[in-house]
Amino acid sequence: MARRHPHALPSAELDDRLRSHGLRATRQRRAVHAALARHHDHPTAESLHREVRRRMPGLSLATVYKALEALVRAGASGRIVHADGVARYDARTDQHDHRRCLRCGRVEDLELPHRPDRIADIPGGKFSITGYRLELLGHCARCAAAGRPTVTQHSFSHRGETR
Amino acid sequence: MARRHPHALPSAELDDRLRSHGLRATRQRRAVHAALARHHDHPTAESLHREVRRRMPGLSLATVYKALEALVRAGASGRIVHADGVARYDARTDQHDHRRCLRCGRVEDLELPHRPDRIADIPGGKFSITGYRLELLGHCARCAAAGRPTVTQHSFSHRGETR
DNA sequence: ATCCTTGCAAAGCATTTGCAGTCAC
DNA sequence: GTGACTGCAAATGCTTTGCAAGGAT
Repeated sequence: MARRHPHALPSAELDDRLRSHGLRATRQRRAVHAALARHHDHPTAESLHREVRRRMPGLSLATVYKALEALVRAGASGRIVHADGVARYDARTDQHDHRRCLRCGRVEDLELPHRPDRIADIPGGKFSITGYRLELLGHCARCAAAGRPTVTQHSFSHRGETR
Repeated sequence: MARRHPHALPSAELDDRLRSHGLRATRQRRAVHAALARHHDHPTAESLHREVRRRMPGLSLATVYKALEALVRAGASGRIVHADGVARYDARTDQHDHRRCLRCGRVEDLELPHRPDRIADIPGGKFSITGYRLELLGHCARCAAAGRPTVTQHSFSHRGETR
């Protein structure tokens, strides 16, 4: 959670993006988006709440949820849901993939060269393909070293996802 | 939900599979697995409960959840979680992909030729890749025809997933 | 006989909602 | 000024859990 994410929507554009979707640019939404843009992993609503509340003490968890919903609707954030049933958010607005460790459950962004042409080649039948989602599964270096057991091996999910 | 799924674990092997995982082969678990194997889509615990209860009236929803957990642990079923936050199950045990309609949210199995070699080529860095999950997004014929609005466009998820 | 599993009801927990006050426009 | 947003608390809904009775090995 260091420097701003290079693929996040620039703060300067956030307000317009919200307004163009009929949503208002509030202090809370800007703060949540800014916090999100500092993460390269995928924080939960609660961890964002903890983080943003340090500088904005009155901020309620419900407002964070509402802010995230607004950001997602405005296309300023994506949403994925992990194996534990908790929604996680992502300030990236470009198409990208993920890699998930089957031991610790951590999901990280992945820089892969995209090949929409390959996707277009896939026989869709009567289904018109507009995009795809790819997630690599495996073990991260930390877990492999620790000999940690595989926990989520038999489980996947997509709850309220946005990409 | 017609004939048995060709990729589901054969009923004859279910008991052994459960036992080899330290789990017991019960009437309820067999019934839940049999119902699951009749589906090519991804039923929820509740819909399986409704279905199985017709022939087994005393069956409780809690037991269906526990049975599904046992099946997943034994590797006799997979679990995915949709955009609505509800877990769905799948009797397929082989690697396969999915296609999700961004309008109605329906997720269907997809028969794609798999290329583990391609996956192996992906630079994993310190991350050892053991598998992947691919989901195509788009619009199904029914929704395209109905002009139904895109609902889940901005959302993805993986809650308690098993594949 | 042991101890896992069932069924019921109660609890858990992430997320949503209702509403009065406040703020963005 | 108007309507959307915030914050609080209560509600919602899926899923899990505790426990006594029943069933698998």
